[in-house]
Amino acid sequence: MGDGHHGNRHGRSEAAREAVLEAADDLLTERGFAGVTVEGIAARAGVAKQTIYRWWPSKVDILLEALGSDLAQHLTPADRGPIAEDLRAHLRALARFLTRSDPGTVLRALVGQAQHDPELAARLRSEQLAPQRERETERLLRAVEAGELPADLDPGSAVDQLVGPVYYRVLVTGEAVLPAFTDALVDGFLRAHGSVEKPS
Amino acid sequence: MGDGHHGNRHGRSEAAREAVLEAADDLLTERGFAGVTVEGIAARAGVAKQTIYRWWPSKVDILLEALGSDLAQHLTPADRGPIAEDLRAHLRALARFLTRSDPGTVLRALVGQAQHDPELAARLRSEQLAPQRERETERLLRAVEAGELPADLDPGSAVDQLVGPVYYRVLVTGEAVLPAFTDALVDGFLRAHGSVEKPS
Amino acid sequence: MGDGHHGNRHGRSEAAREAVLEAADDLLTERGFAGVTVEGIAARAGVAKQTIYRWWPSKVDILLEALGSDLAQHLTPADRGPIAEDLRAHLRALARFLTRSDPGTVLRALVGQAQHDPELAARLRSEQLAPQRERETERLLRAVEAGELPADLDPGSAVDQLVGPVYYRVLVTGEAVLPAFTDALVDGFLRAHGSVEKPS
Amino acid sequence: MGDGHHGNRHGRSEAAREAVLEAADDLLTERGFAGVTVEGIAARAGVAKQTIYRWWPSKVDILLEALGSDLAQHLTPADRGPIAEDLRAHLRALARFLTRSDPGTVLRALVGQAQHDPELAARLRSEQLAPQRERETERLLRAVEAGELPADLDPGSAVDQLVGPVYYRVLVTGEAVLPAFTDALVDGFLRAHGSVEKPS
DNA sequence: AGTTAAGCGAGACGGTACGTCTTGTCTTCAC
DNA sequence: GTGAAGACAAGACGTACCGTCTCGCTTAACT
Repeated sequence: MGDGHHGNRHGRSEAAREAVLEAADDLLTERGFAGVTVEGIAARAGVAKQTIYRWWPSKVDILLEALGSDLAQHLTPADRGPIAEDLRAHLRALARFLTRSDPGTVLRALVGQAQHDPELAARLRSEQLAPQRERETERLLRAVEAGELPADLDPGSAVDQLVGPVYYRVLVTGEAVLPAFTDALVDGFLRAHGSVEKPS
Repeated sequence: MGDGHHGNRHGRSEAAREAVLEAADDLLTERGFAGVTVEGIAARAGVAKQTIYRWWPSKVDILLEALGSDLAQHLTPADRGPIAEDLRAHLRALARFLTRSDPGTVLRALVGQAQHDPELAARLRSEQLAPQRERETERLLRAVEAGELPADLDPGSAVDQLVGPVYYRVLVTGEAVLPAFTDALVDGFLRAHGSVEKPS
Repeated sequence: MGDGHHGNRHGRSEAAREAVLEAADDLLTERGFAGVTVEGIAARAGVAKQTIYRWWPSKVDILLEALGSDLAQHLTPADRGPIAEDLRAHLRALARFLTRSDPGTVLRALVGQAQHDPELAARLRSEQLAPQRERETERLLRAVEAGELPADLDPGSAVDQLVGPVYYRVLVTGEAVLPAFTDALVDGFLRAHGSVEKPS
Repeated sequence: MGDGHHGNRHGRSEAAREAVLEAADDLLTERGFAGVTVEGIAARAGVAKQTIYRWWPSKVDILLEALGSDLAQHLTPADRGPIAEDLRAHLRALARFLTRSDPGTVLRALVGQAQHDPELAARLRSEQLAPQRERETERLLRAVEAGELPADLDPGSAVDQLVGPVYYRVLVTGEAVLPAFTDALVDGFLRAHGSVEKPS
């Protein structure tokens, strides 16, 4: 905070808000989810606990807000070339995002916590995962319109077949998700759905 | 406990062990992961906290032990008919296990917690998930031997393509996992790998 | 607590402080020293354990504070008549205080615990016993000034000779301390120091 | 224990008994009363807890037994010279015993604990303090018979007047108990009771 | 000589209290 | 009227001892 004001009648402090979000993010990457406590965030952000409780119902809401629009920024599928290439690029980006980026760490932690917390699960899905899924089905629908994929394709199932194995490896098996793996996923998907494109 | 002994040279009390595992399981399904406390387990199991700490390093270890061999019991893929039918049955069983069974609830909670706890992740994978994966790759390899699947199949990737979307729906999107979905997964998989069997 | 505030910038809650002291006192008289536990005090006072640990290093500090100024209130020697009468009254009051009053019970418990705890012993002496001794020597010095006692009297030893046997009976032998006994103590003391007053 | 037997039908092991008493004594002098735990005694004595509980109801019983006949050995008043000299020697010995000897430490701890434990108080008095008092009154009675003290002397009160101030200093004020103090006690006592001996 | 039974070391057991930690609420004061 | 400070009630944490118990070994006394 530093030179920031200490309370005023202008409404909430943007400086405090950002300090909290950053502190939460830092604590998560440095000490893991258990190290993210409201007390710790307040201390690191130089903010009173009450300020946190005033604006966020719980610490997961802070992380949700910290996640922000990172998914849209990092994971909007390209629409630049043939569907095969765009999908390969998207799955590679997804794998990289989930395993190596800071917001990916936040997302993994939230998905993990969502297994214990149905309310968080609902918010996470409606605010972050559903829009992301929308971006992905949209790209597939455009490929259908372009005649690259069959007209009777179920885009929901299709997305699951593509991203599901990536999430599975990240969340469950912990195995590395290499380009060879994601590329093979795309190839298998296209082969199964009789793509006119030849897989590499 | 009742007639059970209260400590002796034989080592640990089997009655206490079972009471703890059952109490942990009950608390998880009744109150969720946050409701599983060592204090609560001890109280419900009629066991001293020290007895719990003597044998389990943490509460997740209790859940891990409570999971026991449930995966092997519920999720060993059948080898009774053509690979298509066995896979369809297996994915249906997996979906049912994850979404509706008590041990499935435990597994989901542990996978969730594993996102915050690398040590638990490692144990969960080596003790439960790797053997399960082994059972699944084995079934695929037998299909390869039987000529039902191509000889150059990568069984690891194949398993990911099959079960990955199921876990994804359960853990991430929360969408229902109906037989139609899992059957379609199997069909797509077989189509992609040029199975000689005709999908239904 | 009831309508009391729950923490604020003024510092500690006076209501909590008093509830703790009273609970400790009650527990001591009802269940004895072993029945005085931080847990029990907290429960009875309707106070969080942390609040107790914030302000008192240990349970004996609570009792020490509960003792407060009871000694000064109950055991300040009168200066109303001849030294013989004042001393007789004082020793009778001391015996009554030690054996039959609530703060006397607290003092006995603390003196007992002080045998196991040098730090408590030091605090008990400096905060309670030394001032009490001061009050007693002062009365003797006034008697010296009044010519009732010899000028070369060692007031420290004199106090020990008077109150020592009373404490001894209370703490060690457990024998009753009747007025006849304390009166005889005063008589012996005055006779030994050649008082001009005639003992009764 | 070493070469000691491990149970037989001769009855209890003397080696175990002595090891327990010594361990208790050591722990008391080394770590204070709070450091005397049944667990700790068992560990240091190389003895099973059950062996302790078989023979002693509680840890204070161990200390009581450890005290043994130390009082009789150290604190039997001499009967060698004039009462004045014997009393002076006795009070000096008492002061030394209480403040500087190991059994004195045990006695102080027990008297302290007796303030919290009426049952211990009763046993301590009947087994140790009453006999000791008996030894002291006896010496006074012999002085009465020898004409050194008046025939109407109340020996109980007299003992209290002599030893009370010593215990008081040791247990309550913690002040040093020097020979000058105890000698003055004897002198005052003899002067008050019209001794034919001239005080020094 | 084999059996019996008591005392033993060992240590797990159900408990209680410890002192610490974090949560989410509340109150006050500075700005 | 926000925000920093921080006390509060609540309650779980993991530890230390308590006193009880069961066990298998050792050993003398009694078949």
